[in-house]
Amino acid sequence: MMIEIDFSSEEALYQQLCDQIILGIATSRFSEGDDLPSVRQMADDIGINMHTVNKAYSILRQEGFVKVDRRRGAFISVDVRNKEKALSDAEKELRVLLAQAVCRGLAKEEIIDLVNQIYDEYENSFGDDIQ
Amino acid sequence: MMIEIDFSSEEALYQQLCDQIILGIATSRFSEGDDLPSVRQMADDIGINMHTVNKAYSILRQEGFVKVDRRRGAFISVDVRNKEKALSDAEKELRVLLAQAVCRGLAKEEIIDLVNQIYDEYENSFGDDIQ
DNA sequence: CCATCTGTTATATAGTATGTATAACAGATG
DNA sequence: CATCTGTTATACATACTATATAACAGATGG
Repeated sequence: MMIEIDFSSEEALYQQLCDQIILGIATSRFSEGDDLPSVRQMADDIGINMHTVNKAYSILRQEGFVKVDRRRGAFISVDVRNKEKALSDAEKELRVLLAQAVCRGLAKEEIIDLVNQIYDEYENSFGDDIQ
Repeated sequence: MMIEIDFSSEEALYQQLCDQIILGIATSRFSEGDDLPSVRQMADDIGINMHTVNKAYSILRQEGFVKVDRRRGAFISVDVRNKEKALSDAEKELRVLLAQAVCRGLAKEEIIDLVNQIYDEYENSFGDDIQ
């Protein structure tokens, strides 16, 4: 499964878990339809509490990255509808991120290069299984 | 001063204040050398506690956006050294942001356009007073 | 000299968020 | 019916957030 949790990080455990799974989807370590471990199994695997995993799964379900079937458990199912919200969410986050970048003297080209590099990295592995 | 605080937001007040000031610097509503209101004045202006403002100013000082002179108080002074850290910080944040974008079906061009648009918006007003 | 302004620190308190723990429930499976 | 799912309830400890009152050191201007 290869979920990496940093217990010395200031970021909440459930947030780290959400991010790791989303990163896993983008890089196709998880593919559409893949089952996630049960909340109890995942909790055992990474050494945290079941409820912390449950919170992460609930958020991922709410944000459209997984679905839950009572017989199988949680599985990857990405909701690609509502692109407008996705874009406006991205814009709000980008505004703060880019403001810091501008202030710290990063050139637009440096950011564009970074975006291109990361996006290519993701797109080369992602999306073959999404309709 | 025009600091906009959303009291119904889930984001911490001190974090919103930091973001607003950084956004203000990027858009040149604040310029290099400008005095910020004293912690007590700012607290009164936006209706929050002095310590919450003090925490925001301390973080901004630690992250290299303001300096503090005991006789003047806090003023804008952007530290443009350590670009490597700035770039690696931006990369880490971008990786999560772009992973979400990829999963939600946003094309690379849509993100690139957004970055270009925001960056131009910032650069057109920022930086005339930084060495 | 002194009132007044700066940031800063020390405490205290209330409310919320985070993470853990134990337990139980409903639904599906074999 | 035992066993697996997600889910919910409850309780608890800890940390974070925000507020409040107070005080201190340093600088300023009358």
